[in-house]
Amino acid sequence: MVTMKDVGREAGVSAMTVSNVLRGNTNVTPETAQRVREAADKLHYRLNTTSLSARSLRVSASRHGRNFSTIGLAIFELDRPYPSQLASLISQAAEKRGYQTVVQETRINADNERSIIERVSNQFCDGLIFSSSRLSAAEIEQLSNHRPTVLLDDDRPQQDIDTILTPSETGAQAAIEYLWSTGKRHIGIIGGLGESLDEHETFDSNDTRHRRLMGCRNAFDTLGVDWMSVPIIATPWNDTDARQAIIQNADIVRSCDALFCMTDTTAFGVIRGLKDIGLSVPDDIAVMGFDGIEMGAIMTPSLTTVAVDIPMVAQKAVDMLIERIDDESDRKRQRIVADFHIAQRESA
Amino acid sequence: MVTMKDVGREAGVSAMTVSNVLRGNTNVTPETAQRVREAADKLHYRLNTTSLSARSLRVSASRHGRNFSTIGLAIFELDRPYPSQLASLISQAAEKRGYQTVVQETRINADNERSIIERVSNQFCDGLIFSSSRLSAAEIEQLSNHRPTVLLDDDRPQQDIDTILTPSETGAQAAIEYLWSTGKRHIGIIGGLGESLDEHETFDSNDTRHRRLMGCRNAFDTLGVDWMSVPIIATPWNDTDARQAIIQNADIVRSCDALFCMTDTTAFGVIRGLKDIGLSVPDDIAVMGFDGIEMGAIMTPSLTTVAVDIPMVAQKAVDMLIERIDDESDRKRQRIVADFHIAQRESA
DNA sequence: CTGAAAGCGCTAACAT
DNA sequence: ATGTTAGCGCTTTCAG
Repeated sequence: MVTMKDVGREAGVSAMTVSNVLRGNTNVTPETAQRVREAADKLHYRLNTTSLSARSLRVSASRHGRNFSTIGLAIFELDRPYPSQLASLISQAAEKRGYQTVVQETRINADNERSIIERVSNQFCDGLIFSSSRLSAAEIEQLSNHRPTVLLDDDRPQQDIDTILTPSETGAQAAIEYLWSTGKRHIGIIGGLGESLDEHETFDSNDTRHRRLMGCRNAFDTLGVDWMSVPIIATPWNDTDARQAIIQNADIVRSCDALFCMTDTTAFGVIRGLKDIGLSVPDDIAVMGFDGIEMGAIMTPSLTTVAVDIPMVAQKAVDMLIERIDDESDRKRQRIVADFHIAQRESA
Repeated sequence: MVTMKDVGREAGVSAMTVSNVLRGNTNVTPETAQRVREAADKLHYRLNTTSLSARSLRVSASRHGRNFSTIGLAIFELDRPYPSQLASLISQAAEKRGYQTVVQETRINADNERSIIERVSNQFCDGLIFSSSRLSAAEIEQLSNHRPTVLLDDDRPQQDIDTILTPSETGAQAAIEYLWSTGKRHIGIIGGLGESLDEHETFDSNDTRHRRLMGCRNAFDTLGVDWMSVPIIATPWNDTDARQAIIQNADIVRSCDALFCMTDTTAFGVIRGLKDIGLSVPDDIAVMGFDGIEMGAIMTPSLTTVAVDIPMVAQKAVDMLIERIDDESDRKRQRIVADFHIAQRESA
C-alpha cells in the first residue's frame, strides 16, 4: 500500500505536506504542490479511507461528513426468490440511508450464524439483521456484544429484541377464507411439518410453519370444518420437494379442489407436480401460495397468493436498525407485523 | 463513546484484558472475565469497528496476521435466480474450504463497486470475487491494493486478471443450432441491446449480451441465414420487461416459430407474454433460454435452455481465488470457460 | 511555508 | 494471568 509517507519520500517532502497538498493547497508553494502531485500520480497513491475514519474518532465521535457504515444481513438462503428479494430490497433501502449491506447465507445452521456474528458482524458491522435465526435472542445479544440487531420473521414472544414478523397467522387464515369464498370445500395444505401429519397438536410455537398452520386452523374452526379432516402434506419449502410430494400423494391431492401452499416457491413446485399427475390449474384444482414473490405475477398460471409487503419488511428492518444504531439508549423493543393483501390472480 | 479503557476502569483491569475477554477468553481467570463482562454490559460497551479497521491496516499489511478467512462477493443483483444461485453456490463452496463469504449487491453501478472494495473488501476480505464489474481490471487492482481477485463473466480480453466466463458465444450458437435442428426456420432473438436493433454492427466487444448475439450470428452464418433478416427484440434481461416486449412486438413474434431468449429469466417473462397474446408454448412457438437456473426444470412448460454448469463456475471461482490467496507469487492469470449442455425440455 | 509530534481505539508481541 | 508498548494512516496543533 502506498502511503503519504511514500509519496513524501518520492517528492522529497514530509507526509504532512503531502496531506496539505492533496486536501487543498493551504500554504504550499506551487512548485512543491506540483512535485507532490506528480509523485502521487507516479506511485498511484490513493487516500486511505480506513485511516481517515480512524482519524475521525478523534475529531468527533459522532458521524460527520462521509459515512462508512455497514450493516450485516444474515439470511437463511440466497438461492430462493423470497429471501433473495428481501436481501436485495434491504441492500437498496440501506444504501439510500448511506449504509453498505453485506449479506451472508446461514443455511439455517447455528454454527454458521455464530461464525457470521463473530467473524464478520462483530468485526465490521454497525448493526445486524437476522432473518430466521436458530439462535436465541440472548445468545445473539451476548455473541454480538450488544450490537444493534433486528430479527426478521422469528416469532419467539418471550424474546426482548426488535422484530419484524410476516403476518403468518392472519395471512394463512385469509388464504383459507379466500379459497372458501370461491366455493372450494376440499382444501388441502402443502408444506406442513412432517410431524404434524401424525400429531397436529404438538406444535412448537416458535416456528413460521406452525404459525401458518395455526392460521389455517383458525380459519377452518371458524368455518366449521374439522381440522383433523384437513389433508396436510408435509414437504420442505422448495419447489423440487413440493413437486415430488404432489406426485407421491396424488390420491390425497385428487380428493381436493384447492391447495394452500405454505410458500410461493412451494406453490411453484406444486403446480408443476399437478401437471405431472394430469391436473390443470385452476380448472381441475385451485392453488394458492404465501409470500408474494415477484415471479408469482409472471408465471403461468399466475399465482394467487398471500402477498406480504416485502418492501415494507425491508424498509422497516433498515429503519429500525439504523434508529437503534443512532440512538444507543435502551429504548423499548419494537415488534412490527408486515402488511399483506390477497393477490387474486389466475391460479385460484 | 465507551472505550475498552472505560470498561477496564470500571472493572479494575487494563484495556488489554478487556480486549482479551471480549474476543475469546485467552488466559483470563473466570472471575476477571465475569467482572469485565458485567462492566461492559453496564456501560453498554460496543466494539468500535472504525478503530478495528485502522488496526487491520497493520495486520493485512504484513498479511501474516491470522485473518478471519473471508471472501467478498460483489454481484450485480441479488433478486434474480441466476445471480442468487451463483451467490449461494459460491457461499457453500467457500464454506467447504473454510472461508466465510460476504455478498454485496452492486446493481452494476461503478460507485457501489468502489464503495464495496474500499469499505468492505479491503478491510476484511482475503480476496474478492466480482461478478460483472463496471470497473476496469486496472482500477480494481489499484483500489484493492492488489488483493487477490477473480472476475466472473466479464470478458475483456486485454485485461490481466483471473476470469471465469460463461460460454456465451458457443452456448448461443448451440442454441440456435438446436432450434434449427428441430425444424424451426423463423427464429427470433429476445433480449438484444436497444442499439443493436438499429445497428447490428456496432458491438462493444466487452459485453455478455454482445457475445451471445455473436454466437447467434455465427450460427445463422453457418446455416446460411442472413443475419440482418433475423428479428431481434431489445429488452432488459428480466421477466417483467421481457413480457412487455413480447406484447408490444406481437406482430414480429407471430412471424416466428421459435424464440431464443438471452437468459432464462427473460424466457420466463417471454412465455408469459406469449400466453398474453394467445400463443402457447411449445405448440404455437418454441422458446429457449440461456443459463440453466433451477426453476427452468420446474416451470410449466419446463424450459429448454443452454444450461451452464453453474456449480462449476462457483467451484472454480472459489478454487482460483483461494489458490491466489495462498500463493502470492505473480503466477500467470487464468481464464476458464464454464461447461454447458443443451437441457432439452418441454418448451422447445 | 514546512514538518515534528501526538493521538484516534484497538490488539500482536513482548514483559512482568 | 495481566499489563506495557508500539503502531496501523492520517490530520490537528504548534514549533521551527
